[in-house]
Amino acid sequence: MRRNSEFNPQDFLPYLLYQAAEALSLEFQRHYRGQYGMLRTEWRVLFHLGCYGDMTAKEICDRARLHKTKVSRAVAALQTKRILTRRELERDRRHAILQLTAKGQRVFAELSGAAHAFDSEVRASMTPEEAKILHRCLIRIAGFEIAK
Amino acid sequence: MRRNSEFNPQDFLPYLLYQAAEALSLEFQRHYRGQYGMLRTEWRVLFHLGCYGDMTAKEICDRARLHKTKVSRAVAALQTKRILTRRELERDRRHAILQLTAKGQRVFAELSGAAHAFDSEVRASMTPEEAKILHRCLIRIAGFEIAK
DNA sequence: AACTATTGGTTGTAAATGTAACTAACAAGC
DNA sequence: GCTTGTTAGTTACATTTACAACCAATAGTT
Repeated sequence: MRRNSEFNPQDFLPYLLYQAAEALSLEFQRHYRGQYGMLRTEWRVLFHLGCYGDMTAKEICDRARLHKTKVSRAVAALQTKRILTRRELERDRRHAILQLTAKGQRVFAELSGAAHAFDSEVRASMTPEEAKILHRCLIRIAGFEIAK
Repeated sequence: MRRNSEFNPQDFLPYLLYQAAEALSLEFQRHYRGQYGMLRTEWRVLFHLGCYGDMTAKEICDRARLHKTKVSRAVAALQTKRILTRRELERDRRHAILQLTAKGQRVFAELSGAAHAFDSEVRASMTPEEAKILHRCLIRIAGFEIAK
């Protein structure tokens, strides 16, 4: 069979996006995985709690676009790591507010610092104009424009 | 704990990229998953064989940046689906050239058409200038510039 | 109050993935 | 020829994820 030269995987946006996302994720991973033995989902939960403040698991699901089972297990793991605690609400005992412990806050400070540095480094490979357009396009593709 | 307002998950490139990639992947999935019961890795292998022509599993690993075990399993699955066949080389029996069957070529034609349409649709949400810059940035982030 | 529906969250199980160990074929040095 | 090394690919097993079923608490209806 011969090559179909008109179409290139690198021109297919889902594929290209995946490769780019994968490259960055793999690189940043070492910060939370290497240093703290955390999984990506755990880092995300920590990230959201740190950025937005205390909230319930449901809110994390919605904001981070994670399935509730993933969040449930990540929260359990972070709990045993003493990174967060859960406080049940009196008025509705189905909910529990998740909050970072002092340790959790330290870890978040550390990791969000690393994230910031990492982000700057990636952005350094493009002009401010490019960075702005890239951001705009990704926000649109991710479907974030309405939410935020 | 209070909100750390200086840093937003949506401004963290690995996260934003992941969400954008996920959004597109999930949407395009229905074409290969719904229609042909294929997994993403299988679609990728088919995609590469269709675009670049017959090659060995090793070449697919390198081009598609997939681990050899993933490719091995995808090839086995595509074989039982009668989408490709393997032809062992006389001169080195470790290698086997993978080639699409007639059915495989039909499926590829169908899916690459859908991919093309999908891609155009996504690009329609941006100006040609934006699309060009997005593409350039992603290629750079994915580390493709040297390879290609 | 009793009956159903909905919501927040957990648990069980199958499917998929990652990693390491393994096999088979070839290559190189002696 | 025999050992050692390398390469292509598979298999086995542990970890992670996806999906469905489940449970407990609340809300809504009668």
